[in-house]
Amino acid sequence: MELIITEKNNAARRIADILSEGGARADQQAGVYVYEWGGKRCVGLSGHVVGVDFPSEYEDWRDVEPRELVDAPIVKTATQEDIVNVLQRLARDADDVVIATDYDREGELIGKEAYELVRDVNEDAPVKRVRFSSITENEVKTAFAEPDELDFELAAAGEARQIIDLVWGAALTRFLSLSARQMGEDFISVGRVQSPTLKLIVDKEREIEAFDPDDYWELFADLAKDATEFEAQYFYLDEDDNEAERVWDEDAADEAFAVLREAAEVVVESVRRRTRTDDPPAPFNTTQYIRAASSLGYGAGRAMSIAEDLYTAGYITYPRTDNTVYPDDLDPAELVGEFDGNPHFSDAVNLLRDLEELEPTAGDEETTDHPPIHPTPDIPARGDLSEDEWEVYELVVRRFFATLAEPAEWEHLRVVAEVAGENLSLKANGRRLLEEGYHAVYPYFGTDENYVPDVEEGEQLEVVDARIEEKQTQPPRRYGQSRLIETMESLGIGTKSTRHNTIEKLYDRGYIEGDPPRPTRLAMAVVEAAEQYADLVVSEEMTAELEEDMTAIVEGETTLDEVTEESREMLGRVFESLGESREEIGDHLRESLKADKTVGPCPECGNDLLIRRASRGSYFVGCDGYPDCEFTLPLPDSGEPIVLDETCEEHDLHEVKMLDGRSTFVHGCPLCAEEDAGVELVVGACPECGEDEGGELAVKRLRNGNRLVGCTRYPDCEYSLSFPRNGDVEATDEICEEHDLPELVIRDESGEDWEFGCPVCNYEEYRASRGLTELDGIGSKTAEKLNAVGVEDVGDLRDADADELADDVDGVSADSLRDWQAKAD
DNA sequence: GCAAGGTC
Repeated sequence: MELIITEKNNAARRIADILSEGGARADQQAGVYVYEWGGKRCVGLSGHVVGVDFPSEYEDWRDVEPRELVDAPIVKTATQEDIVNVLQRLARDADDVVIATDYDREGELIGKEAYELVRDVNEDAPVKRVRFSSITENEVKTAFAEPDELDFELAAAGEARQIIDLVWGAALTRFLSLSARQMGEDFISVGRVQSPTLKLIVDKEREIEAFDPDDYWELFADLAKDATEFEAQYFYLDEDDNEAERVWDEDAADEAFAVLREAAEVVVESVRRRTRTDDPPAPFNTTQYIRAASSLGYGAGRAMSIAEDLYTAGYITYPRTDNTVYPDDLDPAELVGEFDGNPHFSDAVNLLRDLEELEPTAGDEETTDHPPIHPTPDIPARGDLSEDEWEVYELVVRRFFATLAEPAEWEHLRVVAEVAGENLSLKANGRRLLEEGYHAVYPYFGTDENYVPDVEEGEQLEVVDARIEEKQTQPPRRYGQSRLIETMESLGIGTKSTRHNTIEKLYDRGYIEGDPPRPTRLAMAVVEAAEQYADLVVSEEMTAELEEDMTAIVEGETTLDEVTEESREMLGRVFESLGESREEIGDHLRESLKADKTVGPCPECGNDLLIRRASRGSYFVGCDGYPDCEFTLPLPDSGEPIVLDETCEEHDLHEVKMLDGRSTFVHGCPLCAEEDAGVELVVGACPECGEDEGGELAVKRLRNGNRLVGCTRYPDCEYSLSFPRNGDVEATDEICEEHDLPELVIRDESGEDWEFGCPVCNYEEYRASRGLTELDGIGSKTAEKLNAVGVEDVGDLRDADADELADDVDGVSADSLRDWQAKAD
């Protein structure tokens, strides 16, 4: 029995199909597909099925000094146990084994991992390696006809990367997290790829912060030939004889404008016509695909997830590839022919069919991993895909068509004119599309024309209008996600499969916010700490040096052990300098974490107002002086708040923005938002200040759309109750005896009435009925124990005697019960 | 609770 091992199930199925001429039978073992035919079995892994880690005695962050990780042993453990088990069961019966993982470095390592799992249970069976760049009949059959050997050096290079990434990443991550006492889900991470990526963003922010704008002026004129007008711009030659449009001196600008405004006519000095060829784009690799999808409005993660779905459904080729050159096996004419008669692409197919030959473009990057992304002959119907999927599918199809289409041709027309007798020149640049070329099948690039009429040298043109515009130089632009991914690729950091995940990781860690991403104070502090003590880990040099070492391993010039040992020594030296500064680094990180959450001074007590998280997951603004100061302000129910740089002049508080996907909006100064509340209905006297100050209780609509019942004397009186967001409110004649307030009715959109009752009673009932697990600090296990002794909701907990209850419930102290009771109040 | 790299 021969066992064939591939990197993923999809590849296993297709290879089995090719080698068996369609005769393979699929069978599932423990959820793992195995394909079997004529004495052969084929199984797909799921990428790496084993991973490197530290032995379990290094697990506890508090027990182990981070520097101990530098020289800690490394173990390999199964991360996909089902697959490992099935693989080893099959390997026992195998007479020979063929490794058919992807044709790149990581594929070689995955292949070697499979080899070791096989050897654990079968010492004798010969193990071969086959390599192919695309799963086509021709390539696969050729590869299997002449199998090769595993490249252990290449796999060792990959292992060196794994070990160095783990040791540096884990040791430094633990060090920073412990120094700032940020444990649990809020740990502070660093790594060879994420940290240089973060530094790109931080460096750009530093440039923006340091940017000092300059004023300049630009002059424009509308010129007319006969009845047609076009715009021309003033220019001059600077001291280096370069053409310049920006005038940096106001007097000089005014002087030029005075001349231009008085001029009735200009004389054409020169006319230059040029045609320019606009070549069709190269085939899609992952990065260029992400870039194109981003111009359609898809973020990098979303673009990859859609591509993954289209790939899994069989409509496009593998979406993770570096390659921009189609393989020889691809017959473009045949693939175009598959789209013949398809109503969505008939324009493009007809156009391509008229060409004499279909010679595809090729990009600079030619690799062995996978073909560039292109459609397969399996074409979906419009109804098979969602809106988004279809938009992306069409992009991939049209990109494929574009790589086969003709170049476009533009005519550029440049006209220079002068004001007679004055040293003042104007220029106009026109462009006109002569040949549409590939744009006809690929409408994603702009083809805007700029019309400038035919004029001749010496011709006089009327000056219809003259304008001067005052402008300022702009700070550099932030990286958008796709430009960040392109930059990472050009610096060699991350891989085609991971770059978009790395960006998501930076969001998850609280390092960046918004789109385009902006760094938080925490991110600034992490990068600063790393720059000072572990410069290598925030530099793209770490990857560059690692790549050199890996190449040396492949060439046999050095070994895995030498490379990892040297790297450990280097990290050891980093820890020597870190040791003394632990407190200082921790303080700086903690200050920055707090700065990210600080809204401004509390109007009650002057302490900082902070963004805080309520026990139910929503956010609010609360005072750092709590519990001495209980001042709070509400925030909208949904989304993640971020503190903006802009402050409110009246209250000196930062504005807050709520990030909630497409419904992201600026909430503004939280105190203004509260004061701007519109009164929908006055209910009665405020229970808190009504008697003394005459405050009234009202249903108020806040600027963020939420509603509450609060005192009209706010902010002098802060009495407030939560209230449903939707529905018209009316007061009834029924009066609550306890609170002397009318019972309310809420009418929702469907016209249904909801007898809400007295707002105070309703709120108290609601508070009491909340589940125990909704209180911060009560887990489901503890809640179960409390339920068992009759404490079922927050109200029960509030009314209980903490000491008695502590005696009744195992493992819960009276102190923590009192904490929870305070929260319940 | 750690990295980066596969894959889903």
